[in-house]
Amino acid sequence: MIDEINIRLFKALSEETRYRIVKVLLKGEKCACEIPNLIGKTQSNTSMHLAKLQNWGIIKVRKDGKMRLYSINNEKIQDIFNILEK
Amino acid sequence: MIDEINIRLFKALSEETRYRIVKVLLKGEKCACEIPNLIGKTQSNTSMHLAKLQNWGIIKVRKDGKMRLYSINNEKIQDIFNILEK
DNA sequence: TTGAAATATCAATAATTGATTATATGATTG
DNA sequence: CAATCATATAATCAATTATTGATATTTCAA
Repeated sequence: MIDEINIRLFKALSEETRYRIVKVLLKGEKCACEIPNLIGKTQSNTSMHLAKLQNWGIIKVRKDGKMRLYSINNEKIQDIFNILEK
Repeated sequence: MIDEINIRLFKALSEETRYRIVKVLLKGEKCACEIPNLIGKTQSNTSMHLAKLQNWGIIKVRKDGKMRLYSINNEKIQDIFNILEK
C-alpha cells in the first residue's frame, strides 16, 4: 500500500538525527566521513541512521575507494521541504 | 526552531493511527464518534491520538452538543499529501 | 434527577526505537 | 602482507511510545 510507504517516509524524517542527515544531503552528495561532524553526532550513530534511510529508499550510496558517498534518492523530499519553508 | 516544528509534524504523521486520522480529516470535519470506525481502531486509542494531534497543532476541535468535531488545523498538510499522491 | 451516550483520561503493560561501546569488515597504501 | 583509514554491524541498555481496559467527565434527554 502507498500509505505504508508514506508512513515510512514520515518516520524517516521524524527523528532528529535522520532529519538532519536528510537536510544536509539536500544540499548535495556527501561523504559518510563528513556527515557526523556536519550534524553533531557520532560515527556509529550516524552510520546506523544512514543504513535505515537507505533501507527505506530515502537515500542512496555509491562507493569511491574507501569512501561512501550518500545522496537523496527520493524526489518528493525536496518538494516537502519547500512546502515547510514557506 | 523551525526544525523542531517540522520534526513534530513528521512524527505526527509517522504513526499509523494518526496518519489515518489525518487522512480522514483531510476529507473534512468529522465527529469523534465516527473516527474509530473509519480507521479501525478503538475509541480509547483514537482519543489519545486525537489529543496528541491537537496538542501538536495538527488538528483542532469544536464542540456541538455532546459531540466533538475535529478538523485539520495546518494548511501545509494538504500540500504534503498532494505531493505524496503524485 | 437518573440514565445513557460521547468522549477523555489514567495506570499498567508491551513494544519499538535510539544511543553507546566495542568489534568487524573492506579497501588502500606502504 | 601488515597497518591503517573509513565505515558498518552487533549487543546491550535506556528511553519513548503505543495499546489496552477501566473509569471519569460531560452533556443531553426522558
